[in-house]
Amino acid sequence: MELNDFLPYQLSVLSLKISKGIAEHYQDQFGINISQWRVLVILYKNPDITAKRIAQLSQMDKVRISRTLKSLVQKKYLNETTHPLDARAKNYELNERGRYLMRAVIPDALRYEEELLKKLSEQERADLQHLLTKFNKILE
Amino acid sequence: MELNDFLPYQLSVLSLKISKGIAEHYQDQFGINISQWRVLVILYKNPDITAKRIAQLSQMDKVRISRTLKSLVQKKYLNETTHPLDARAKNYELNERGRYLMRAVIPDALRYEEELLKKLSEQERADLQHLLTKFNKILE
DNA sequence: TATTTTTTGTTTCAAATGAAACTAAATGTC
DNA sequence: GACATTTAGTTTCATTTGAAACAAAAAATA
Repeated sequence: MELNDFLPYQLSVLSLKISKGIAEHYQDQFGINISQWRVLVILYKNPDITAKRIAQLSQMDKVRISRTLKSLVQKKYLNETTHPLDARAKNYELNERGRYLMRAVIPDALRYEEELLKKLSEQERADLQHLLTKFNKILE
Repeated sequence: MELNDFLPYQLSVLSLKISKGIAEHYQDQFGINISQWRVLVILYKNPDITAKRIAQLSQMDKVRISRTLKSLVQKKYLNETTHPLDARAKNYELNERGRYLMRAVIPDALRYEEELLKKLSEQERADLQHLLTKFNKILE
């Protein structure tokens, strides 16, 4: 058995390589880590949502989300308001500073992705998307 | 921008899902974690090698390898001998207990992989392998 | 040969992680 | 309404992680 051929291993190495590249880049350019980046994107698309909803959308651990939100509030990228119908929960949304950050980060992220994808043919890109969708189905 | 469509994100989620499944399984069935499993496979294919060589083959961090080897020696799966030509290094190899473990684990790993792959068509499997190879080339 | 530089591997330390316990509020049940 | 259960989010704690500093040996250079 070759470890190098073992699918889970290959995927792990690939994903780590790509994530590491992004992580360093975002840390350097914008001072945000992967967790913060993920939560920011979700808030960009979903204004005024709770930590619970972010957990559903991101599949991240709730402890991690709690801490990430706290850090983003401290960095003054988010407004935090108590949920009108549930006193346990808080609503979060990007403030002007947060939106400003995202207007800088998103094109950068898309460029990074494009940089990766442009090295694939049209056919390969289609295959990749098909496989990712299929795996998501397979793994529930 | 949809986070869900973002390639690095998709890959990360997929890889974590698959790795988590394996990790739990190996921990339960054999009491070994992912790091230990990777090092064991490498030693299975490459008897009598040093930590440095394992680092090259696995792409894992050297601190992690150092600790993993220590734990595997403690669990009595490996023989550790001082390198004949380099007093800084040690050679590692599976001992009988280690080989016995691997004879149990490897079929199990292959079954897990097969379980995943059999849900793909012949074409999809080929596409997957092609893409993984291609990505490896792209990312050096 | 002596001295500097590089290499191999380990240890230290601080940060990240997540399971489990917890608080507080909402919901369900009687 | 009173009590039990569930839910949202936080804190605690023990573990994992890897960067940086380190020790010891090998290799390079003088």
